[in-house]
Amino acid sequence: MNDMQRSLYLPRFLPYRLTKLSGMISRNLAAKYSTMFDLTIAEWRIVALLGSNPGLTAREIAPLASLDKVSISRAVERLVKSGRLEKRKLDGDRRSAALYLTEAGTSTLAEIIPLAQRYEDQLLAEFTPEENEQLDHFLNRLDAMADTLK
Amino acid sequence: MNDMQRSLYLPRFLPYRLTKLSGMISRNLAAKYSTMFDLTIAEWRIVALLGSNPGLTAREIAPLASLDKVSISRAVERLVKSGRLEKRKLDGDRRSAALYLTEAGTSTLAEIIPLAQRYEDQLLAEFTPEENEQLDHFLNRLDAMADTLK
DNA sequence: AAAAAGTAGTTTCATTTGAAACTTTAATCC
DNA sequence: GGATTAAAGTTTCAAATGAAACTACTTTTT
Repeated sequence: MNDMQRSLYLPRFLPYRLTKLSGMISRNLAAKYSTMFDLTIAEWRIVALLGSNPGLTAREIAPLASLDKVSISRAVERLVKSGRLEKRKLDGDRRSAALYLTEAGTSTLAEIIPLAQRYEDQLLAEFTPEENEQLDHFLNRLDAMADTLK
Repeated sequence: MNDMQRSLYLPRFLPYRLTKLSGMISRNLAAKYSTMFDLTIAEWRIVALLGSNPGLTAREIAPLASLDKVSISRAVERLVKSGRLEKRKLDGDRRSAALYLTEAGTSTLAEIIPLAQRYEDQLLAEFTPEENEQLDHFLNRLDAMADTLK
């Protein structure tokens, strides 16, 4: 007889678990970034990226930060207003601007990195180096697979 | 000399990776549920829960589905309107209602479960049973740790 | 047993989000 | 080289979200 599955146990359903986990983590971090630095997650990602890749344009940031261009436009606007980012229109293409952290932006980043790092370390505190590597590997594979599945 | 970290590599930052991964997966599933059944993720979760736990109230659903009461209220309203859910006010407490799938709701669930299961199977297609178990274990630990961290 | 405090679920309202339209500039076509 | 198509970012608008206020009830207190 055909053993059709008649129910699905939500707490073990991978998409649910991942959404719940990433939601908890994001809320934690968003609260930290917001209260301590008045930064959104999108802004934090952009600042982090520009820290190691100064001069990126909005278009280049999009895939690296997994943000759409509307979010980037708004985050950049806020970062410029708060004095942490500078737009330089010297790309050879006057539609886009190269983005750079200001002094203030650089110092914000320098303050956040240890906090972000510490949070990640706490999450992984009970993982051995081997487990950590295993997790890393699993996430890469899931990412690639999710990317494949339409 | 104090070796402060001056940059953070976003693609390897666990919170970013989890958000990205769960975002991809949720968008995939949301698109499926929405086009095939006109269901949101919240509605799907509620239907899935009621499939195995008929008679839950909104309050009881909240922690099980990781949904807030506003989302539940709205999802339940839509599910009742679409004829998939029934509210029975016989709790002894006239503020709350026990929720039950209708015939239509049950049959929707029966249609979705194989799709959801198949999607999960595809995500994990290249994981051996041992790896699958390892992943499961990792997610549980991360979940517990994230719960701990404020 | 009336008043006060608490709970379940809904509604309101202000904010966030993202798709689509738009503006400006650049590249390609004839 | 003028016309067409495309690209980078911005703005607009409508829908999704969620905190706070609200309604209807229930429990606790005195």
